[in-house]
Amino acid sequence: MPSLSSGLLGDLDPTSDRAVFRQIADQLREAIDRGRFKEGEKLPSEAELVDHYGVSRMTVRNSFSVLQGEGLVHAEHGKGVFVRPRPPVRRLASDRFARRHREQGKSAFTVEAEAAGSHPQVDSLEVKEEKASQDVSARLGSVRRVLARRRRYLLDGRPVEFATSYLPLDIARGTPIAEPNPGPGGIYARLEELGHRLDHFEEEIRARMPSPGEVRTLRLASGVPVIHLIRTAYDSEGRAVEVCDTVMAADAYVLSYQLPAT
Amino acid sequence: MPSLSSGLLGDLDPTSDRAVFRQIADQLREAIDRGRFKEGEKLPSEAELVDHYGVSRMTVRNSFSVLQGEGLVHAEHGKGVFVRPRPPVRRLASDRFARRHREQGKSAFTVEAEAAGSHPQVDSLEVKEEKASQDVSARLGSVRRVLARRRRYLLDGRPVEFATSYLPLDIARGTPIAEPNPGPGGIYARLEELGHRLDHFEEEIRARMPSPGEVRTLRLASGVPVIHLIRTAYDSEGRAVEVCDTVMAADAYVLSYQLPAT
DNA sequence: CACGCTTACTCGTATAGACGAGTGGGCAAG
DNA sequence: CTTGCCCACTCGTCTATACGAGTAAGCGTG
Repeated sequence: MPSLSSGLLGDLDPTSDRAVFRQIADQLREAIDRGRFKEGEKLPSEAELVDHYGVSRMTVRNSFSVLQGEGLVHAEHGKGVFVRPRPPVRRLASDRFARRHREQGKSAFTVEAEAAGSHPQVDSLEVKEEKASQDVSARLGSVRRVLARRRRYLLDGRPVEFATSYLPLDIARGTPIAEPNPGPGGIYARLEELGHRLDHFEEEIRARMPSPGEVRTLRLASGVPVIHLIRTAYDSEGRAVEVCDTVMAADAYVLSYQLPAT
Repeated sequence: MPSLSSGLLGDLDPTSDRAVFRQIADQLREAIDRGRFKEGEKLPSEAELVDHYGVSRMTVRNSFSVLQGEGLVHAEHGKGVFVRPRPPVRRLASDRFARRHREQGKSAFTVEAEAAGSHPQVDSLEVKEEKASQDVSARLGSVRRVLARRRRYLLDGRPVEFATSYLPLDIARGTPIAEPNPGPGGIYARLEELGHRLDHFEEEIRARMPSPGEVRTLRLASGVPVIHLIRTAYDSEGRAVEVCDTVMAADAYVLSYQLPAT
């Protein structure tokens, strides 16, 4: 095994007032940034770093936890600590709901993912009527109950997005929208067939750390935030006809918007 | 001092295979969610929790570090651990660069913040020519050097955003754009005066954990991600005339976009 | 009254040790 | 050769202890 003294990592500065575990984290971070440890590569084990720096194990673990919080590394029980690989990113363009993209039988997610050479998958579909949350009710214009469509999207087996659509019952009940599979073009195509010509969307974007439940459903590594997107669809009469609440693994997405300068 | 046995926190389940520090974190998280501990309020001290649960201090600290990673609490040396208050949020609407908002003498940031009753502030302004990064060069169409305008925005004394604008030298050099204060309406007004009629913007949005440098300049609490926004401005001839790279404290922003359904 | 010191309480850093549990390779038995 | 066990190595959890350093309030001194 190659010794750590081979130069990858330096020494501690005992005169520095920077905490030892921070100095170690700094050195590891720099080594990662410089590409000395590449994506997916294993870092030195805790024991090796204990030997190299002459500190206690908890100190080394403390360093790792700093880097984990930054989303730089992740630990695997029984294997080691690894540089977190940057997954393929899904680009969401602002024209992704344009009518011209609504022709095919497959969902936008599926089409786009296959074009990018990934294996898409949709699961945990749940469609049911329920009480509207205060926020959803406000966005939809004071409706009491709604149809909720929940689904999770996976890319190459990895969950990347969890979304729930809420629709007023007077629009959705008894229509294909209330079916698990709403048919080609998705619920937006069905809405237009039902006479609700879509006029525009409004999207609100936040970023935050995930709740424990979100960590579970999206199988998030520590140090990965989520993008929380809330889209409201309005028809040509100005009525809100759908609210879609989406939580995305932030490391899997880039959102892209085109804005007029007028 | 009120005893912790007053019911705020429960007991541990020794039969559970959930780690003790996770159980403690769960109980604290639930108490926070239920509002038993309010925003800004102090949680029980480490010593109190040690007594209450009968565990060692490191175990309690481990619980706190979980909650810190979730952005729920923050520790203050010598004082205690507090529920992290949700700061006032700045809303960025997609029409914020419309020409009609470009009339006044003050910057959009200043106008908007004062309207919201906050005290805005802009500092660390740096304007200089420099070598374009590979990414900026690609976005601007293979320029070698650029004018960089760096500034930091504060709201009520708290840094919330750090932005750098990059402009091709052939456009910006020797113009008011190269001055620390470009004048009323900002650099977009100057660009239009110089004959570059703005046509549209493209914005790319990512979310991630901050680098150590970003933690410093934005004075970020741990567990707060950043929103990374890269805007490219195009003139009516289709030329990219500015790239603006912005890093925002995610807990201080909601981005809002209006999309046509066409 | 005002100032400065002491003191108690807070979290921060670090050590040393123990046991548990997941992983994977090697080796021995069948 | 295959199967299954063992073992070495990995990280996960927890304890107990020690000292440092920031904070705030009280108390005594001038």
